[in-house]
Amino acid sequence: MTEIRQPIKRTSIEKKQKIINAGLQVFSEKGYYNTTTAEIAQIAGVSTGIVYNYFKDKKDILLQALQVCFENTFKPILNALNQCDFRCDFEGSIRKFVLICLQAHNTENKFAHREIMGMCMLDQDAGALLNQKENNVINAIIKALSDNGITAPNITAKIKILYHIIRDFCHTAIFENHSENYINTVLNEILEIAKNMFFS
Amino acid sequence: MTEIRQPIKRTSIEKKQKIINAGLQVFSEKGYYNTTTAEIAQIAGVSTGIVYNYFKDKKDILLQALQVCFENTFKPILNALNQCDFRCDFEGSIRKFVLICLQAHNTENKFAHREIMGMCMLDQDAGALLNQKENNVINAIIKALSDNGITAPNITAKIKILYHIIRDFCHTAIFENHSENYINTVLNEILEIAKNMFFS
Amino acid sequence: MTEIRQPIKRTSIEKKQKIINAGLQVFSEKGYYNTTTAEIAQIAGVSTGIVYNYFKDKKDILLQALQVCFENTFKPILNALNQCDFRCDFEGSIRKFVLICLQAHNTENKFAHREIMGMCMLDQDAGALLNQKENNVINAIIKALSDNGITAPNITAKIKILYHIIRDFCHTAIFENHSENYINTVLNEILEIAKNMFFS
Amino acid sequence: MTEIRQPIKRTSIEKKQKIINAGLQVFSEKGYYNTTTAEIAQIAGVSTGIVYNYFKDKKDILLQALQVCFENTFKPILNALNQCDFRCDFEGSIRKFVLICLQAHNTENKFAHREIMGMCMLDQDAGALLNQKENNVINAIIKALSDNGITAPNITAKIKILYHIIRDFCHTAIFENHSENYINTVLNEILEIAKNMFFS
DNA sequence: GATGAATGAGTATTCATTCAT
DNA sequence: TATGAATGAATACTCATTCAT
Repeated sequence: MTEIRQPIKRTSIEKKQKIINAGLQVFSEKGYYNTTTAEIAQIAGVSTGIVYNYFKDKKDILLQALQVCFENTFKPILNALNQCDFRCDFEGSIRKFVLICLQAHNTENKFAHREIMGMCMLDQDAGALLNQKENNVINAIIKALSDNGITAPNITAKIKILYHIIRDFCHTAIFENHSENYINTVLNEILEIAKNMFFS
Repeated sequence: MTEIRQPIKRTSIEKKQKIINAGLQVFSEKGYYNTTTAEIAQIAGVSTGIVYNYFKDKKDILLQALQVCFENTFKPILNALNQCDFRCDFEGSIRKFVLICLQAHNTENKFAHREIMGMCMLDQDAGALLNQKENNVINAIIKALSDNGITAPNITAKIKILYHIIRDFCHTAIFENHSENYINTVLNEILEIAKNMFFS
Repeated sequence: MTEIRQPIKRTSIEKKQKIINAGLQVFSEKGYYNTTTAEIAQIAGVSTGIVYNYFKDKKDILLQALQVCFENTFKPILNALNQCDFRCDFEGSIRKFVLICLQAHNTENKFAHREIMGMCMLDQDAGALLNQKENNVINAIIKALSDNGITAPNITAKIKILYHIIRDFCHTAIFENHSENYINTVLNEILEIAKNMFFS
Repeated sequence: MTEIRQPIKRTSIEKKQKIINAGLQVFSEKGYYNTTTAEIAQIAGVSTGIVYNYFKDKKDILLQALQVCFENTFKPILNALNQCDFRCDFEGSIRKFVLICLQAHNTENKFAHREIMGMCMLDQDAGALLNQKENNVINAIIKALSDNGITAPNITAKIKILYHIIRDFCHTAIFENHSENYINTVLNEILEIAKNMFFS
């Protein structure tokens, strides 16, 4: 019953980081269930034993990898909201925001989306993690609009729908291979929906 | 390497059906990865060996179970499309359609949604199965609208977005617990989007 | 969570027996803690997996092996008590009884005494098993004497002491290497103690 | 392969002592096989590495802990022998001796008897250690009697039997929970045996 | 077709011991 | 001396799949 250590030394922190990265990589390539802890350790360049100094068990690696992964994805999205001037240029701001979302998803290619989303559906803890992050974004969007004086009846419902549309758009754009032309078409449809939500 | 038989005798067909149903049940209760084939056989009331007469391997049970599951979910949805008179009462038809979708998802409670969706993300074959069924529905919607003389630019993009909105609506309504009031609010927002798509 | 089966078919019963015998053998040769389940299976000539059809876990093999072992040791001892005529020839009967105990311990050489006794000290379940068997013998001795009209004050205390003396005698005779001469000397001392207990 | 040091500095000696005490404590609480060296080090308040400066391996801790433990148990017993005047008051002396044995066993509660005895049966080295100490006591008893002019034929055999009786008495008194009344009964039976050995 | 006993490769996790600092 | 992070061999137990009956 070894207790889990929080690494303090620089080298230890790096080691833990390497394990997380290795996890991200292999889980995304082969899937969580097809990956052994020995494999992760090997790719991280550490011994199998040390993994259990920093992680409670295999799933703990997944959760911490997801944490990092979500951080990378959602941070630029949240940042983008602060720089959008929805009041002056609503359509342009939304367009810019969607494109940043798209980019954030593309950057995060280390961990295949399907695997992430799949594990978040299958595993309660992983799902809860994602849920919390998504709620943060939804709330941030509502606040950003409100700060810009933009409002509408049933705004929460509206934003949730909008968020899901954008998320599906990003996932589709990554999963399937679409022409830039088609991507733009979809983007324009989304903008139309957004405009109608607040200015119809 | 026993060859997989297609059962012909009535009792054999029933036996295969029982295995599929047992699979649906246990996968949904405990998840694919936490279920053993022996367990499925036991619940189906057959021997473990016989499973491999009808199914190539464990995943084959999953795929055939998904097949059945999708059949149950999508058939009423496809049927609904034929009975909608989008021309006379567009809004009413969409509303009716969404409600039928909602009902179809609720009926299919045998197999937990999260588990289905999760496996469809993690496993390519399962994913392909779902994709094909969803495309059928999307195409059917387009055709139904077109048969009713309703059209718009970029109709495929529009319908895909609409389909995703409705799907997310159904899943959210099942996963989370919302008041009937809120459900109605969201439903109205969806109808608004749909109307704007074709009549703005 | 496979359930433990009680083998019914002749071949299965033999298989379970072979595993127990293999356990007896290897535990006694190498000790419980230095033995792997794979080793037991190999010596039993079965696969590692089948072990867990018949035994809950590794310790379950030990306990069932001990059960068999105790059966072999204590049955002849209990039988002997029925054939002793303590009334007519007390000394001769006790002598005969002790020699049968000695023989029973020697026969049971399959499972080293030290290992048995050690595990019975370290493990509560194993200890309880031994305790129960030993109490059976102690009670049987008391009954045999009583049936022969032989009694004394504090008979339970007396018999427990006597039993321990005989047990230690058997163990010493097996553990250490003594001359037959010395063995006889000790035996005579024991007889003297026994006689004094009831006829002084 | 660090060489084992004999600590010279006071602090080092104390450190080694702390490890031994920690070993005694945890082995007795959880058993040798359920204890990790890291645990011992932690309880001793030292680093895991330092343990291997003073001890060859885990078993070496056990052996030195046993050494200490036996010292504590047998020293008062050996001392008692010097103060017994078997010549003047044989029965009283024996009684006193047995009571001191009982007390010595009770004092040594740091290290559970079952664990000690079990390990001495399972492990040859531990067993040899115990054996040597017990032989010392047996020889000391013989000498004490002889110094008091008390002798008998086959005295070695007699004393060994007596020693085992007393040992079993002490262990039983600790393992099982008996009334003081019963304890006294057994003690009297033992005294009777002892008297008969030398004065019948 | 049907059974369920048997197989054995596969894996997460532990822990005595070492070693860089 | 002292630390405690790192090592990696070792192992109980599982389970998809096969096969003798």
